[in-house]
This record gives sequence, C-alpha cells and structure tokens, in this order.
Amino acid sequence: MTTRKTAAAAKVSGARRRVPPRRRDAEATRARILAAATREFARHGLAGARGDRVARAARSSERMVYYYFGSKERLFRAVLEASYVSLRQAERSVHLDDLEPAQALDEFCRFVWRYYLEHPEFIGLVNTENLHRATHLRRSPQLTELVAPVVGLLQGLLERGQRRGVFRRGIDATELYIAIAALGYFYLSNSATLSAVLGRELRAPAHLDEHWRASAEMIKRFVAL
Amino acid sequence: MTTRKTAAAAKVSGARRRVPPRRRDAEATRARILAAATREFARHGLAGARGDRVARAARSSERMVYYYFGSKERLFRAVLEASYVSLRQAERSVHLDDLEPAQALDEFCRFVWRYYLEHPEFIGLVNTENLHRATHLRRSPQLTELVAPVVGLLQGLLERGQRRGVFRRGIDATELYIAIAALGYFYLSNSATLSAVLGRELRAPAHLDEHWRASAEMIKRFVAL
Amino acid sequence: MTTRKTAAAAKVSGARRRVPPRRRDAEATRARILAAATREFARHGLAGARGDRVARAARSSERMVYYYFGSKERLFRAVLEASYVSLRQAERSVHLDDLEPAQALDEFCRFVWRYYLEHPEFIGLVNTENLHRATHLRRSPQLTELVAPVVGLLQGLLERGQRRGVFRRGIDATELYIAIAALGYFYLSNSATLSAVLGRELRAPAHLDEHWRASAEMIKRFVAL
Amino acid sequence: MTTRKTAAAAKVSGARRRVPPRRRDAEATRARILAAATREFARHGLAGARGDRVARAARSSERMVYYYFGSKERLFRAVLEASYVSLRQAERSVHLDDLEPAQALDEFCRFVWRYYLEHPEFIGLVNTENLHRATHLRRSPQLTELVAPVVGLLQGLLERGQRRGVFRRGIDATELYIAIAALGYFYLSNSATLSAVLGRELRAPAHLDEHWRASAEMIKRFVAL
DNA sequence: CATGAATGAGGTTTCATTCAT
DNA sequence: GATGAATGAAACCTCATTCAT
Repeated sequence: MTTRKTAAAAKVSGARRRVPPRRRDAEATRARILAAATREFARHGLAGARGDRVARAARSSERMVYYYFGSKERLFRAVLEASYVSLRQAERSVHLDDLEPAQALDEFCRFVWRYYLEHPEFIGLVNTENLHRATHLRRSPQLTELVAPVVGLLQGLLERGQRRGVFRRGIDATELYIAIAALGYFYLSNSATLSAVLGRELRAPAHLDEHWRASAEMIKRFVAL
Repeated sequence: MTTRKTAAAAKVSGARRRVPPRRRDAEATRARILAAATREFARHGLAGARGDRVARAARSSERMVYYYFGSKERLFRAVLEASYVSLRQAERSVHLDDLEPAQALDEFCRFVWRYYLEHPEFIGLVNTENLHRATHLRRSPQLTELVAPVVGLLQGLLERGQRRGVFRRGIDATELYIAIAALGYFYLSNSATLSAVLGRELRAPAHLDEHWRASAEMIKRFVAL
Repeated sequence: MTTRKTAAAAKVSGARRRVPPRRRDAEATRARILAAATREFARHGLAGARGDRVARAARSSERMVYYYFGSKERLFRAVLEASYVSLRQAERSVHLDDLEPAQALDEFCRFVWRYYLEHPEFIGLVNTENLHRATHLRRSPQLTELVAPVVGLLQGLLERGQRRGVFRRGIDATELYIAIAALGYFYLSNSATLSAVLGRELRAPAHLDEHWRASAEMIKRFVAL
Repeated sequence: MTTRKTAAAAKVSGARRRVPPRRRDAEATRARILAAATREFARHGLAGARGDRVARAARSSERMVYYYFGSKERLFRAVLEASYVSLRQAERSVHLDDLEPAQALDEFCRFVWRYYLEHPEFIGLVNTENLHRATHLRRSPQLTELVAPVVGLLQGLLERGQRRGVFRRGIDATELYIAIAALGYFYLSNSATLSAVLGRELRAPAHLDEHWRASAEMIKRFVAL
C-alpha cells in the first residue's frame, strides 16, 4: 500500500539539479494539487481521501500538500471554495434577459442540468460537505462569495413572466431553484443506487435525455398559469 | 473490562435482576450493534465511521462487532441491507387502491416525504453508498429483496388515473418515482449546504412545510391533463 | 549488503561505542531494522515474529519498519533476500582452484559447515521459508541473484578430480552439494530435538567436532574411486 | 440426544463406573482434533496455526479443542508426542536381525527415507519444535517414551558387521544415525527452497529416486572397510 | 523554497481463551 | 458433557502530520 518504500531509492537518482524556484512552478504545483484534491475528495469523501493519492495524482509529494495547504481540512476547504467559485462563475455566464421568460427558464434548467452532468466532482464535494453539515462552508471567510446570486436571477425572471402573463403568481423563487436543482442533482448523485434498485441504467444516454425532458416539462408546468 | 456498567447501577438500586443488556442475548446484542452502526455510518460515512464509537453506542465491545459482522465493510453492508428492507416494509404498508387517483398520488408523495424526513439515517447511508458507486448494494445476495416494487404501484396508479381521465398519458412511472424522490431527498440531504448558500434555514418547520406543498403541487401538475 | 555477519562485523569494527542512532540516516536506520528483523524472523518464524520486538531491537519504531518495508511479509522477503545474497557473497570468496581436488572438496565442506555454524539465523530463515513452501523466494524479483552458482563450482571440481583419477565418475554435482549441505544443516537445525531424543548434547564442542570429521569422511569416501 | 439417557440409566443402575455416553464419540472427536491439529501445526508452525482451522478440519468446534486439550501449547505437545510415539512404533516394526549386515543397513536407510517421505507432517512438526528449541519435547512427561531406541539397534548392527568383517571399526552409531536421517530429512524438509535455488524440481519422482540411491551409496561407503 | 526522514496516535482486525448456561 | 456467547490483549498497519536540513 505504501509508496514510501521508494523513499530511499530516490536518493540514488541524486543528480536532480537544484530546481530553480520559478514562481510559475509554485503556482502550477499548487494548482495541480488543488485539482487532484478536488477529484480525490469528490471520489472518496473527506475521511476517505488519501494524502498520498493526492500527491501522486498531482505529480508532487505529500509534503508539498502540507506546504501549500497546511492540513487536510484546509485543503478540503480550499477545494470546496474553489468549486463553488467555479459554479458562480459559470452562473454569471448565463444570460437570460434577452429571451422570452418561458424560454429563459428552460435555458436555465438546461444550464443547471448540464453543469451537474459535466461536473460530477461538484456533486461529490457537496454531498461530502452535507455529511459534515456544511461546517467548512460556514467557516469559510469567502462565504459571501459562495452564496448563490442565482435566486435573484430567477426571481427577476419570474416577475418578468408574471408581468407578461405567462407564469402564474405565488411561486417562491428559492423553491423554484431548489426544485430545478433537485431534479438534476438527485438523478445524477443517486444514479448508482437507483440503477441497482430500479433495474434501469440511469446513466445510459437515452435515459439521461428522457430525464432531462421530464424535468424540463415538470418545471414548465409548475410555473404555468 | 466490561463495558456494561449496569452492574454498578444494579448494585446501587439494589435491584435483584438487571434489565437492559441481557448478558447472553445474541439477537439483542446484534440488533444493538446494527442500530448503532446505522447511525454511525449515516453520520460519518464508511471511511469516517469508527468502530469504537459503534461499540460504545451499542453498549457492547469492538470485539463483538467483529464477532457478529466480521469486518467494517460487512457491517456496512448489513446496515445498508437492513435499511432498504425497512424502506420496502414501509412501502408495503402504503395502500393506495381505495383512493381516488389524484388523492392516491398525493398520499404517495406524502409517504415518501415523511419517510425521508423521519429517516435521516437512510439518506446518509444512501449517499455513502452512492459515493461507493453502489458496490455494496450490487454485491448483496439480498439485492432482489431490496429492489423497489414501488414503481409497479405507481404504474398501476397512473393507468388507473389515465383510464379515469384525470392523468395525462405518456408519463413514465420510473421517472415519476424519481421526481417524487428527488424533490424530497435533495431538499433534506442538501439542507445544510443549501441553507448556507441560499441564506434560508431550510430545516425550519415553515420552510419544510412550504417545500412539501410546492413539491406536491409540482407532481400534481406534472400528471395533470 | 552488510547484513551478513552482523554480530561479528559489529564487534570487529571496534566497540562502535554507544552509537546514538543518528537521527537522520536513512541507510543506517534501514540497515538496523533489517538486521533486527533477520534475528527476529530466524528466532520466531514469520508468524511468530513481532513487529514491536523488531522495532525495539533496531532502536527504531514500529512505524519506521513500515516506512521502509511496507509490510511484515515484505520485510521478511527483504530479510530472506539479503540472507541469500550474503551467502552467495561468502561462496564467491571460496577459491578452490589452487588446491588439489581432494583437498579442495574438503575445504568446500569446511566452508559450508562453518557457514551454517556461524550463521544460525540463516538456518532459521530457510526453515521458515520452507514452511511457506518458498513462496517468498519464488516471488522475489531478485531470484536469479539468489540462485546457487556453487553447483557449477562443484561440477568443475568433480571433473578436475575425475581427470586426475582421484574421484570416481558418475557423481551428480547437485546431489553432492545437497549431501554436503544436508550433513551440516540438519545437524545444526535439528540439534535441539536430536539432543533431547538421542540423549547427547550435540552442541558440545567435542560433538560438533566429531560430526564435522564424520561428515568430511563421508563425503571423501563418497567421491573416492 | 439419546445418548444422555444411557448416562442417566447407568447412574441409576448403580453406576459402577462413570461411563460417558458413548466413549467412542468422545474418543473419536478427540482423535479427529488431534489429527487436524497435526496437519495444522505441521503446515503453519506453532505461531501460525489457527484454532478455528483445526476445529473446522476436525468437524468440531473451537470450544471442543479447548475442552479436550486446554490450550494451544498443550495441544501442540500432544501432537508432538503422538508423532514421536508413531515414529517409535514404526521403528519397532523394523526387523534387521535376519538380514546380512550390509543389507540390513540398507534396509534401515530405506525405512528412514520412506518414513520421512510418507510423513511430511512429522518433518513440519520437528522443524517447529526445533524453532522452539525443543522446549515442548523436554517438558514432556513422556519424554523417555519418545527417546530413540534406534541407535541401539544400529549399534548392534555395526558390531555384527564389524565381527563379520564387512564394516570398518571406529564408527559412532549416533553419528551414523544422524547421517542417515540428515540425508533424507534435509532433502525433503528443504525441497522447496532448494528447488527454487538449484533450479531442479527435487520432488520429481526421478530426482527423489536418484537421491535415495546416492544416499544409500553414501552410507554404504561410509561403513565399508 | 523544497524535501527526505521521521512519528504519535489511533485505526481495523485477529488471537487465544473464558464465561455461563 | 457440551456449546454459543463473549472478551482482553495485542497484533498489524495507516493516517495525518512534523522535524530538520
């Protein structure tokens, strides 16, 4: 199990000329570690994540992980923060103002679904953070940056649709957001157990597509008059 | 060293017979361990679960855990199986045949929501099992017992509603089941991170209730003509 | 590899006065662990060996044993390999070409006997490895290095003697080697039980000497015309 | 169990002796355990032997092992004693007096070789006991029964041969016995490591036979004039 | 800045054995 | 007499982390 066996062997290859401390390298190393840790935490959770796997995947050393991030938990927090920041960035790129309300909502649903589909590590990390009752998220000094401004977007969209008479009134934007997220997130997060228990391969393209259509239909009907 | 300090308690109270952990009751010991392990795995995941905590919570010893379950992983599998069996048992108690289709569907949604609400450990276990890509579930010899027969129930319900002209056609029962599950499960499973990020205390009774109503409405509209 | 003659070598190199285990000398630490493990496995076998005893004897920690060797079994393999390598090295120091065939053979027998006598740990390790049906030896990537080239030496010796008309023909070099080894190895390996059962203290110098003489005589007569 | 009735009946009927139900069963169980333990200790050594494997192989329970033998060490002693007793019994069946001295010696060698060949467990047990420096053998109250009377046999044979002028004088019977044993025992005990290291499959019938012939020849030449 | 060496603490698991009926 | 339940102690091994250059 231990890779450390090679510890002594490394000495042999001693030439390894004095690495010039190029700051680029430092940034790059840090980034590689963060990326590797993201995958590791997403795949194995916080307790199941292994420092040596992170180090190996980052083509660095365990020592460097501590050098840059201090502790496992701080590394996890960094990973989590970076993941939420990425999500917020992606959300910022969604522009719904130019579209018809109904179409804009459909677009938004599509964006959420796509994001989850293309970022399985996000789902893994968020599940892990929920296992820990969001302690890392709440302790994060960056918390405000991680807060979803997207509900405001939806709120605006709802109002626009209501004014135009295409959406009904009395819909809570937060609830709408949760519903959109739930339909996509749950399907993908739980695809393994659901596939086993429902006897249907949920990850098969056809079923992914079917689910997307059903979800979009559900949201559309939810806001309809 | 006996973990059972009840001996002392008995002395103090002068009681003739000691009651709770009957020293030689295999079934009871096993059950206590399983119950304790269920909570431990649900709270901390597979990797994060600790054998000594399970032992203490079960008023038994770590040794006994291995006596009855052999390994941490086998214990987890036993816990998972028992949890799914419990769910199936609960599902069997739901009788929808005597109700109007619309009301029956509402009843079913309520059952699912209640089950998740009252069995947070089930959500924790299922999330953990998904982290492990359902390996334990798939390896379980009892797998067939764990399979959801509930989709069949929904299928019947849908057909009944369609015949009566209260449900629209073209709805996939599996998709309907997933949607119902998703709306409840995601809300509760992710309440910690969502609360932090949306700035709303999702576990507050008022919001729980609001979510239930919104979910029921969504399902109702989904099947409506 | 310096494991060979550890005890002797340490003595010779002059009272190594209170070596404060140099805190950061990887090679030295590794070597101390290997030496300690050699004694431990030789004395107690693989299953009977204890990690903490190895650590203590090596003035190191159990943790370090795993740091350098990964597992008990890998440690055993390292020990076994080092022991065979030491034997091969010693064999390489035997030069028989300058001697008369009969005398050379006698010299070789003496070497073998002496080696077993002075390396009781080798006998212990080899017995343990035989208990395990040579699984570690066969799995060793170094296996070829461990293979005895000594049979070739004997083969040459036999041919030389035959040409000179002092050894008879039809003697298999491998069988000759086994016989020489058997007479020494068995006596020393089994001295404890044999002493108990034959009522003779086989380890007494007089008897050791007597056995050496009888063995040499037997080999001499075996190859004689 | 109906056997219990017999016990009760016996008591009632005046109970001459404490007759355990059917002595056969108790005896048989004990014997099965002893046989299973013999294999287990021979295969895995004392430290490596596992109580549950013994129990399973004996189609009994671990509890019964303790019931009959008290402890692992006592079980080992019982196994060792029984094995030596068996050897002595076998030795008693060898009759050499009617044969020519040279032929008798050959016969004896054959017996020893055969015994080792057909009783691999004996070799395993004796090696284990040597690892433990014969502590169990020496502590055995039966020790005298285990002592080899076979040296006396050889001594007589040597004298007979010497009187007839077919064996040389000055041969120590104990040394002769050890040599005979060594040649067979070592070959079989070390066949695994030797095969790996010599590159010859020592257990192949042809090589077994070759070894037997070489050994017999060696002994014959050793005693020859 | 970077890294090989080191480690305390604690994790899971196994072992031989005893308890209590 | 026989057996299922139970267990203390310690085994092997891993983990996250720090030391010392």
